[in-house]
Amino acid sequence: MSPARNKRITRQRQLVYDCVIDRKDHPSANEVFVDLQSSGIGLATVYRQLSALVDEGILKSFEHSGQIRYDPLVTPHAHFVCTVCDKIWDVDLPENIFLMTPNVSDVDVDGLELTWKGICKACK
Amino acid sequence: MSPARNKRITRQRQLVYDCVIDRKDHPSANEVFVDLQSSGIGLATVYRQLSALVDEGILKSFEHSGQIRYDPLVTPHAHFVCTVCDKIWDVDLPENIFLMTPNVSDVDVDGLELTWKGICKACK
DNA sequence: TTCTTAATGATAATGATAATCATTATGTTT
DNA sequence: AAACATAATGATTATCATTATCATTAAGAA
Repeated sequence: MSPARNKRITRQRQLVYDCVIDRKDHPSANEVFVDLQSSGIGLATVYRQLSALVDEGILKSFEHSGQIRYDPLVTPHAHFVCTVCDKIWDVDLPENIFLMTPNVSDVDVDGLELTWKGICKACK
Repeated sequence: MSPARNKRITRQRQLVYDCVIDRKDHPSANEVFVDLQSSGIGLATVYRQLSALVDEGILKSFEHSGQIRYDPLVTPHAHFVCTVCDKIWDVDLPENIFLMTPNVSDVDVDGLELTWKGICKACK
């Protein structure tokens, strides 16, 4: 939560951070904004703080259904998304997946994104 | 390439399909549109045909850098994206990855999306 | 050749995100 | 505690990708 040097801890930064932490469902910027309506925070500030928090490595982000979603879990993990209700779960990465480097010659691999798709318990 | 029943094979459908096949770089709708400028095709038609081809299982699509990219390779595979030049390569899925189902209880898994991130040969 | 209607192209509408800019407020320095 | 420098805010506009609308065109069947 503490920002980079020459950055300030504002009420809004705290609100945005707390909101993403409290929800466990990978909210979009607009969902955070709606949650914080009563605080009077501006939409632009929500967008700015979310991308600042990602730049600082405090949150992670990924694209889903045409929008950026924010994830407080920054350690390596995968996701499961239900193709019916569009909900997202955090799941473990397969054992030893980092040993299975892709077959492209002479590249430096420094991360991966893995998303399982299917139908969740509630939807079937 | 043959469309569903009650659908027609148009010149534009053929142009869009051929363009994605000929390019090997997972083009966006706008990149296809630019390629086909001289044919006089409309941007809306490019979007329509691309999503129709995906619906029919003739192309696959995925999101990258805020846009949808189209892939003529419909068999299961992964991608490697260079975080510097943003180019995308098709790569094999890790051996036996389909046996490594995610730890979510009572779900039906029917697909996955795996993207390796890193720096390509040319960029380093 | 005619006819039905799916597909097209031009354009407007939408939705997510980024940029602008005058104003506010944080953290530091007196 | 008052003053200061400037980072952050909020309102708004702009941008970009995509979708919707609708009059016109053209496949493919009759």
